Amino acid sequence: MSVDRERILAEASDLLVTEGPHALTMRALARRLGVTAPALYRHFESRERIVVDLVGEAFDTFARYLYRALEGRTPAERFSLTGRNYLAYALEHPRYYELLHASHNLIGVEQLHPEAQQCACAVGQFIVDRVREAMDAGMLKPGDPESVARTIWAHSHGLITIYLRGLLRTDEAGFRRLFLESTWQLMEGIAEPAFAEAMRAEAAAAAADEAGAPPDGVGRPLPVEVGEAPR
Amino acid sequence: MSVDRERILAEASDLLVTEGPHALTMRALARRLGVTAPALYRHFESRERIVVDLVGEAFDTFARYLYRALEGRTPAERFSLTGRNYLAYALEHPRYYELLHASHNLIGVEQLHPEAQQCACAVGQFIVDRVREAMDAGMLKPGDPESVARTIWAHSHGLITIYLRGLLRTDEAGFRRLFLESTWQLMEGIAEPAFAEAMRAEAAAAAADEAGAPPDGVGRPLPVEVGEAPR
DNA sequence: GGACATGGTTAACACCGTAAACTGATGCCG
DNA sequence: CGGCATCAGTTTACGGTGTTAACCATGTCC
Repeated sequence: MSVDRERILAEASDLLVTEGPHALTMRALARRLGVTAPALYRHFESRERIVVDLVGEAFDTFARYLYRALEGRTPAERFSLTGRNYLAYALEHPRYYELLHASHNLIGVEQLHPEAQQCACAVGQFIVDRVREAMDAGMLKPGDPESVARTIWAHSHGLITIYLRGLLRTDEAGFRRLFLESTWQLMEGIAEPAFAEAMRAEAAAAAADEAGAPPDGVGRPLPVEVGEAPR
Repeated sequence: MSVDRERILAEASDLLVTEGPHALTMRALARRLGVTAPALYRHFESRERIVVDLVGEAFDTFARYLYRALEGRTPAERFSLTGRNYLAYALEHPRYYELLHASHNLIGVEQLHPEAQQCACAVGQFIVDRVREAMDAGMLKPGDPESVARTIWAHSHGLITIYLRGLLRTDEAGFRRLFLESTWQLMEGIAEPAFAEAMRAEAAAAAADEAGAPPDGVGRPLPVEVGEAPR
């Protein structure tokens, strides 16, 4: 019954998701592992370090969600899948999504940790790449890919955080519709008219058979790889 | 040297802004007031209550920022001022802006407090009203005002939080430019072409004389009305 | 066998929010 | 005026937090 980093992180992850951030205390964590609190300091220098590593895992999973978009065969498909998978991650792992963006508040740390910051940059780069690709394919209006990617990212992120804060009085299904609708409004401005029209149709179709099978290519939920995942 | 609610909130506000949320402890707060911690419970039932009231003040100031937009003489002006003042608040009171959206994390409370939630709704309604007005004036494309307002709100909010997290490698001046540019991209989709063109010109002008006087009508920074403000 | 690293223990420190009991002043009422 | 409640502060204390120090058992290598 060794208590390695892996198992600690797994239990911490579970604690975080099931009981919330404030329940993630060293003593509670140790109790779950059948050990006393100071033992944890053999594996992690501090509680903050645990949270930071958790954030790292959350970012990795996030990245895996996005990377699945590369299974799309056309730039348009990959672009669209990126958006879908972004939303999928946020809705399937809301606590982690919040953790990604609130970590410094939760820990009392001023800045996002450098490695998390770097990971965020990688995610940002991925979106930029999909935007550039879509521009080159004539699907988005020409422009600065970084700037357009930022706009898209900000819009999606903003909408999601507002929803997760409970400020949108709607359930998840309603939010998915709303998200699509809002994204379409944005696309109207940055996409070429032909594609914007296609998106509008797609959105309408999705709204129609919302109770049907999930849109293909989105894939099944991925677990947060932190111990209890396939070993 | 009475220690009324007003003074407590004022000192708590200062502590929050200067030292960060984690520094806002009952003992530290009491020390600043030349008093011991339990004395604070004569005026506030709990620390959480203090934070909630602080959030309330932050929301009030936020609302005052937005309401200044009503000084605009045309719907277009009021619409534009709303966006500017939103940004002004976020940049002049970043800690409060974060507090507005992170309060439940900071306190370990699951949901935003009802009154704060209601205040958030009022702010939302204000934006919806400006959007409706702009639509009626033929400045925005016709559509559902609530939906369009949400899109605008999400975009602004997302961009700002990303910036405040330090994920955009730029300073404040750079961010202001970037914010305008991004907003313009969004407007391209939801505004009527004539107005989008006007905004583009405005953005270009603003970028040109960025070191000049602030655009008229935005007004001077407002203090957070919490004690040290004019009594 | 002895040195040494490893991973756990217990005890303790300083801090946290908060409750209970007590103290001193202040004002009101018979 | 005496008595008494009320208010605003105190001291003390409890159970919680992250973290450290000192100690102890185990296994591994020279």
